[in-house]
Amino acid sequence: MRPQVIKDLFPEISNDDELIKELIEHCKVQKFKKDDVIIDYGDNIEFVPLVISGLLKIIRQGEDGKELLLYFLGSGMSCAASFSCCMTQKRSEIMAVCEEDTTLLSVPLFYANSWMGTYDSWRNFIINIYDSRLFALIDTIDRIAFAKLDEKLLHYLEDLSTQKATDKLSLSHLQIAQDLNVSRESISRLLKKLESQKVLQLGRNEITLLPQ
DNA sequence: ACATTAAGTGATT
DNA sequence: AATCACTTAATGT
Repeated sequence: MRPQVIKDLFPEISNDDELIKELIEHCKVQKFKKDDVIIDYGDNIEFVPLVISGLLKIIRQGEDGKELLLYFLGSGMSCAASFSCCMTQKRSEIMAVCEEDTTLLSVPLFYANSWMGTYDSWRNFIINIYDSRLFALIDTIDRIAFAKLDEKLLHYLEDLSTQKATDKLSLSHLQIAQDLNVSRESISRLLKKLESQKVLQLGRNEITLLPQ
């Protein structure tokens, strides 16, 4: 891992050469494939993942097996929930799944913790991560509580498209339905409607967002 | 060719 | 909007 890669992705700590040296020295680069489960429900977290490239999906799962999308984690981001787990020694309340092939920089719990005291830049970085994730969470709560399904669906697709940086999304209607916690049929019907409105184009396992 | 999975649809609640 | 039942279409083996 080259220092410059870290500097580019995490501007908050880019001036702290000392910290970056430590990051490279003590942290592991890990590569994952699409659909790999990085953190499972109930796991003990022993590292904090910094996303170098790719995309993670953070999901909350209910007892009945239903899942709910909390937010996406793109490159330059990190999972606030994993910090919580580290700090409080609790088991994971969430699940992290690779939405595409993903590279992580894994910060061992010990260092993530002790750097909070030794590096201002690290502490600020963590606080920023918390802030951004909390904001993302409030945003999704708003949508779950107040938005109509068609708005949720559109936002979901647009969000995913921005995060992945493509207009061509490879996913099934079932996937979307599970992320949004609704039935597959309603998604299919809504997508059909959006297609006729020329908002998008449907294919098998593929949705293409059309420029408006 | 057959099985499996994805998607479309109408009816019912 | 959910569930069900069923059809059609695409894909995998």
